[in-house]
Amino acid sequence: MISEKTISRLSLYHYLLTTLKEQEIEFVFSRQLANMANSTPAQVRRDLMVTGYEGNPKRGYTINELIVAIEEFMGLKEGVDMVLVGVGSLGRALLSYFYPQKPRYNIVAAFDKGSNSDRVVSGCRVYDIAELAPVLAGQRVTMGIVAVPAGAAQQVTTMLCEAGIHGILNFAPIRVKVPRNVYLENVDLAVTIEKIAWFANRAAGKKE
Amino acid sequence: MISEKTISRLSLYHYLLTTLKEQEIEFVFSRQLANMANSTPAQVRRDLMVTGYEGNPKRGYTINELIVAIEEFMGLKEGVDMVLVGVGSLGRALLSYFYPQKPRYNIVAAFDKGSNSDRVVSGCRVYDIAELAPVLAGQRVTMGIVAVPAGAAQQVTTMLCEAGIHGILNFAPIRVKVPRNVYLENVDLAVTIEKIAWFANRAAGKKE
DNA sequence: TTCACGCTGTGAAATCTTTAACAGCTAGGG
DNA sequence: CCCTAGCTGTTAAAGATTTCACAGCGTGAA
Ligand SMILES: NC(=O)c1ccc[n+]([C@@H]2O[C@H](COP(=O)([O-])OP(=O)(O)OC[C@H]3O[C@@H](n4cnc5c(N)ncnc54)[C@H](O)[C@@H]3O)[C@@H](O)[C@H]2O)c1
Ligand SMILES: NC(=O)c1ccc[n+]([C@@H]2O[C@H](COP(=O)([O-])OP(=O)(O)OC[C@H]3O[C@@H](n4cnc5c(N)ncnc54)[C@H](O)[C@@H]3O)[C@@H](O)[C@H]2O)c1
Repeated sequence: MISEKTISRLSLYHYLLTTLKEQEIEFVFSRQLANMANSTPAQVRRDLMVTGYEGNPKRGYTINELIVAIEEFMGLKEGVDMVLVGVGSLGRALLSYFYPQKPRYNIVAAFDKGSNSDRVVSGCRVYDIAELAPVLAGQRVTMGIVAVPAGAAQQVTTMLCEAGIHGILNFAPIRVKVPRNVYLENVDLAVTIEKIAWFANRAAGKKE
Repeated sequence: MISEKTISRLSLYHYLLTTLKEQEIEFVFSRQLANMANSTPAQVRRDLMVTGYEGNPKRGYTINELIVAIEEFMGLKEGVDMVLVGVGSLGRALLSYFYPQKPRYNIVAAFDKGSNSDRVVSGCRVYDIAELAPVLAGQRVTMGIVAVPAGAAQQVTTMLCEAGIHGILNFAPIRVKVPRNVYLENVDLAVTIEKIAWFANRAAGKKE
């Protein structure tokens, strides 16, 4: 079985490899990738095993080939189509982030309610939330981003699931319920901050 | 040893307990907390062990007392003071998120460069990045949020560390280096999205 | 007062993840 | 052509986290 952590790290390696490629570097060793990823060489090699790609003991990994291997393994060739629900301050930041610089990640439609809808924000059409099902019916979108207030999050999540979405990225600070055939990831800023605050207090004790 | 995951979950329980308290509920069982947290009763009980607080076999946990126990354990009583570097679209969303609704989390100062500085955004003064050290010298801030482009992230992270910060929340898509006495957490949206996309494809196969 | 139920706290087992160790290989130098 | 250094792939060990399972307790009912 392949773990969430391995998948996350593969995604990171993929990104790191593309930056190396931009610098016209051809080969890389596991120790170098580990260094860039704040990880260890053994971890990198173990992660890369799942892709089936094999490096060369003398040169390391051929960057071009490894990029392709990771893309094939993770299905990154086609890019990711997404919808966004909630075009408030966070939603707008996300829209401006993805458009137009990140062509691999495509927000194909956004939804809000009332007078916040029926507009175009950062190149993306904003529909009324009531149109979610009809608009999605025409698309082959796998992922939805939830950026509405906590009180509305469960409702829009359920709507997304019923519309055939299979992955949810939830920014609202509650733990929404999804059917078992939907993958859910919460990005909870309050939790993240309290965690950092806790470890920061501890880290402050260590030397250097 | 107490793990990162336990700390994250305690933070979540704390939040969930405050919402129960608002509903004037007095007691809660581990199974109910688990349900709200998308977790298991055994996990909840094990997590709560570290606080030293003990529930009652018949009533469960007394919400008021458990909230206090978690706050004492995690040092949440005083709130968290932070600084933000990078007041672009993400930085502005963060400022509007924390001010004024989240009094526990306080962005005491923000920094940007050139003409983006010397303003007030969402109630927060934005200084020029060059003033980071002098402004921080007067404060007792433990955490810094990095929301600048990837190319500037290492530089501002190093500045924060040298100014005495012990926790970094990095939104830029690179893995910055920090001294060992600084706790680092990366929130990497591209990685998160690719992970969800991968598991969404798999989840789509499962039934129900 | 006693009993039964269903919860908590926790040691032990199971599972998952990382790290260590090393055989085997490959390019380059002699 | 053979040897060496230093890498990779992979198995095994170690370490971390979650789950199981159950003794023990507190309450409400009889
Ligand atoms: N702003 C941030 O930096 C930030 C950071 C972390 C988490 N969050 C979380 O993200 C969510 C959104 O935050 P925000 O700051 O953008 O809030 P916001 O109030 O600026 O925006 C919320 C948007 O959701 C829309 N909305 C409300 N109910 C809806 C519904 N039923 N259907 C469709 N749209 C609906 C509103 O019209 C509004 O445009 C919140 O849950 C917040 O806690 C925000
Ligand atoms: N916008 C989003 O939703 C989003 C989401 C995830 C991650 N990110 C990441 O967060 C970071 C910021 O994103 P953004 O969309 O806000 O970018 P942005 O371009 O809107 O803002 C970046 C800000 O940083 C400032 N800056 C640049 N160099 C600086 C320096 N040396 N010192 C101080 N300030 C400096 C710029 O003046 C600008 O105001 C990026 O790394 C991006 O990849 C953004």
